[in-house]
Amino acid sequence: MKNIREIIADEFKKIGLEVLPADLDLPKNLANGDFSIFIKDTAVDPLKLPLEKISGAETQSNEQAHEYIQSIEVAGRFLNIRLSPKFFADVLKENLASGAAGVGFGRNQNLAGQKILIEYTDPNPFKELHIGHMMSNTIGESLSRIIEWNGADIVRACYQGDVGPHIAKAIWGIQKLAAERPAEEKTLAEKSAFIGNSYVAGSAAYEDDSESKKEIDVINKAIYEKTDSEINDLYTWGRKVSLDRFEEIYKKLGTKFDYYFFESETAPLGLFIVDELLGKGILEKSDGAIVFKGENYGLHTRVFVNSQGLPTYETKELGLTKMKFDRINPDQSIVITGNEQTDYYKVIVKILEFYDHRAGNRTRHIGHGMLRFAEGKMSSRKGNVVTGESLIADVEKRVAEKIQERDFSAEDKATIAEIVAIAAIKYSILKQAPGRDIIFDFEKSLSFEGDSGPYLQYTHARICSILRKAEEEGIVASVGGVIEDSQNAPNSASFVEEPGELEHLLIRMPDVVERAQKELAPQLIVTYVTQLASAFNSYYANNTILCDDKDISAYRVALASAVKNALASGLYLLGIKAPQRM
RNA sequence: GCGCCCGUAGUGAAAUGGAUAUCACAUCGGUCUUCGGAACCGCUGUUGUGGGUUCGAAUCCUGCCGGGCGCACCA
Repeated sequence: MKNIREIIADEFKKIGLEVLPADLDLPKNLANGDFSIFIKDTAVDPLKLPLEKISGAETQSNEQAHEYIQSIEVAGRFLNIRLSPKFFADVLKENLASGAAGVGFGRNQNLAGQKILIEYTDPNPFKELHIGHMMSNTIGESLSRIIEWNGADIVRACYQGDVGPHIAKAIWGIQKLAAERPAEEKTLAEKSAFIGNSYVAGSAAYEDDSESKKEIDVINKAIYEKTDSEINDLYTWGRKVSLDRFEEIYKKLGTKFDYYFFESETAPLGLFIVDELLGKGILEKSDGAIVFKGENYGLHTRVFVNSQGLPTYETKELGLTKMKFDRINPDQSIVITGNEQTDYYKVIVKILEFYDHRAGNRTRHIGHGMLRFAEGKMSSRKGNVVTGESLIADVEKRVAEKIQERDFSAEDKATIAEIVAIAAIKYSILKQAPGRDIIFDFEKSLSFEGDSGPYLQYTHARICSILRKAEEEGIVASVGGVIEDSQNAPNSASFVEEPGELEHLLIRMPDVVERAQKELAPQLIVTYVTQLASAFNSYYANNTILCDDKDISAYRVALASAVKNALASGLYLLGIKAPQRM
């Protein structure tokens, strides 16, 4: 089916009004039609436009009536366009034919042929994955899926700090707390929690006790030089435990990375680049360090190699970028991190423009907000962080309480608790623009009611239940509820029921998917899907879907099925699973 | 001090420069013999503040007030 925006724009062109497909607005209020145009050109009098030539509304015969444009109203300088029953029927048919299990409604091919690399989550081995990483993961995964649905090939990457002072602190802690170390047969969760605690202990000791600080500095050097076999063994063990544990969590969250990058690989490459940039005079020596004087460009000065000759994160970033472009060569490279790194990335992009113009132009940073608690700021060094897994576990517990009376097996209950908990968490992250902070209140932020992930899942499960019953009763979904009215209006059609709010909302999904990609805005999907679910629940309360009239029932089943597909598609784009039962 | 970001009902949020600023929670009231009540219906209540640009501003510019983040050897 041709894009409806282009169809409408073409029709307006025929009557001499230049309209770009993108000029068509989706009115906030459905009462103002399916699309609207504001006539900016004051030389054009909307009342004098021969609109009837498009809609055929005022001609004697309906020969000229457009198959998809029902009517065009003039309201001030707005033109409000209503689409025809045939259009709604065709979109419903398209929806019902969309991908496997109904997931795929709203996809387009706008970015076909493009390869887009997206780096997110980025936790560090030897530290626990905390809520900040979950935010990055949730936003990154959702954006990945949204971009994929606009036709691009997505390459998911995760960058992890497997070298640096934090590891020396953790290893120092592991040695001191050796008595508490879980046996090898214990779970990864227990072992990684132990390593996390060791890091907290080491980090505290580093700040509070000068003797411990010296010991940790020695360990740090030993890690770099690989001179101590005991430390080497602890490093290998701890790195593997952390990475394996992260993998378990990614699986739970629904992310599968294509590439993993490590600081241990990027540092040497970065140093090589620093040398080159130093030779070109882009970087310079200052107080024994190698720096970039960002002030010349309205940016900050950043250190690339410290006065001890060790590479900083900046240098590693240059190495990382080179690896990304050498190995993957993306058309666009997106990095998602916390907002606090926004200025830092401006410096990196500026340097990339000097080093590799292509990489500089194609690299884009997206900052996400912080999760703040009413109680105060969290810090992984102090150990007052909420880890990703403890948050998931707490929410799962609450879901489990809610479903304990249900007639599900223990195994099903556990699965449901997990997917509902993750839905609640992800929804609360994605419902707002990515850059904004979330003031997190455990009781309030993770609602299961209204405006929430579980509300969407519930609506989906409820429709699935209706569809199961429809199947038992032998009711087959049919948009054939649309009767071609060949006698009175050859190009028209009439519904068994007039298209209502649900139909009007359903046809917007492709637009929402497109805009969410252009603006990198998952919250647009959230708002849309919530509105759709709400409209369905309202419809459900007022209409019996499995009713006595065969034609009406068949149509309502088709409509419910289409809503289910749209919900499942929207939830997929948010990285949330859509259960059949819950 | 300099730079960047933010300020929308009691609370948390949404809104491509467009129409009567939307949604949820909370409050108060109602629905409940049919398909799943994690539901539905109704009530109350909002663009920090002063200017400016525009036919039109929550949105763009600007002064002030309030908050967050960043500003050389952490990542």
